Amino acid sequence: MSIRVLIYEDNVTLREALSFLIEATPSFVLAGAFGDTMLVEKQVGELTPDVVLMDIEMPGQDGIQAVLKIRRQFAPVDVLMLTVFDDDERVFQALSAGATGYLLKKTAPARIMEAISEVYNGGAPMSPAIARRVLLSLRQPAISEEMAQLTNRETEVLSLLAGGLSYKLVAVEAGISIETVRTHVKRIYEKLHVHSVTEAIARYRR
Amino acid sequence: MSIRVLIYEDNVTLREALSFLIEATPSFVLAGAFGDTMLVEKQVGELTPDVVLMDIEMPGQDGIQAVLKIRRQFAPVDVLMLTVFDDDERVFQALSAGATGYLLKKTAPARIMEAISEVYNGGAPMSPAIARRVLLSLRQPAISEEMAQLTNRETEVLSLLAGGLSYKLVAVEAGISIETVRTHVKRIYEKLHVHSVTEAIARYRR
DNA sequence: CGGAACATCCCATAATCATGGGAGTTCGGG
DNA sequence: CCCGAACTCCCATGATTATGGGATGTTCCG
Repeated sequence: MSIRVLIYEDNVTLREALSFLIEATPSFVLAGAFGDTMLVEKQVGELTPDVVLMDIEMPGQDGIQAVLKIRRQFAPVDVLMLTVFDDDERVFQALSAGATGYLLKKTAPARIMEAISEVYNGGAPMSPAIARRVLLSLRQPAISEEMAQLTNRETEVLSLLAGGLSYKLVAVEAGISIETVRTHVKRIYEKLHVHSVTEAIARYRR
Repeated sequence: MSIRVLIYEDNVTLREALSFLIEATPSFVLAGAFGDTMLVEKQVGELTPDVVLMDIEMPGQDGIQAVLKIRRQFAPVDVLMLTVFDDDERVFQALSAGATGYLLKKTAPARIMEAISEVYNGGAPMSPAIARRVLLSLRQPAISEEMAQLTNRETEVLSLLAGGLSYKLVAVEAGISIETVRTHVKRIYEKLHVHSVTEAIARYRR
């Protein structure tokens, strides 16, 4: 079964080159190729691509907005970004928006075709630098100084409060009296230098 | 300048094979090789590796804990995980803990050496499936149905409350009366079906 | 025009939370 | 064995929130 590819690229030369490549490769089918993303929702809906090649830098509405739209309406469709710049802030934004990988435009044609297959088969091609960047954003921030001061029980109480529970429910959940909850909360306030649950939670989540 | 590599791998055969490979490669230096992570902090501190190869499955304390310790104390040291299973939940945990990539044990020796270089040079080698998984976790969750019901003002008020502000301060910040804040909060409660600020915030952050 | 949605403000009562003080238990060092 | 840290429980007073009313003005749209 061949992979249906849809192209968004404003540069005519590149668009035609990519189209030609897709058409020349047996396992691919060109679903379409456009120079802007104005009608992206309609086009994706009608042309039913498996993979969309999307230039990040596009006239008018940019590629990132288009990715958001596609992912909102056609979740199973994968989007592969095309860009001239490596390690660009926009690339990261695109990935956050739901792109499944990205390619530099200078990438060798053979590698581009390979990346399309990779995406279709559940992969996520991207450069080493971007991969590292993505991992960085994944890191669980270390427990802050402030939070480290809290005892186990205090942390548990704060966590339950952050979950939206009232003192009463925290007491039930932790298996202690509501008075004890009060006491823990008092200590938490002292240690974090705050004066309300919401303030304490705001600290906790940071 | 050669790359100092430290190995943690409980399987003796594999450990020795890896050690041999490292020593046989000109651009690498073997800083050490151990069968458990009991003294990982001391060892990393003294042996000053550039890259640590860490088996995920380890006797006693597992590799993920070790990664956390290393990243806490020796941030610049990169950790490359070794595992027999692909697309494992633990791999993902390891990456969250701060690992910089991972390799399957069945990976060809040449590729392992390559990955170490890649890590050292700012990359993050990982399998296509894991890369996809990481991207998934990166996605900004679409605004939920519930939150979409809130008007701009209501959302603003909720956001300020989530920041830890009291009604009084929210009023100041939003430039409205405290009575108006009350009214907005009432509407928010009705729409989200909650009965307290903390509950509303818990919904908001999800 | 006449709702409908949004934003603004006020009031009163009940429920919770904030703060300060007091006190008993357990447990692991010094 | 005593101390401190952590956890537990109780009470009282004042501050803040929760909930249910009612009210005015704007904007947008059929």
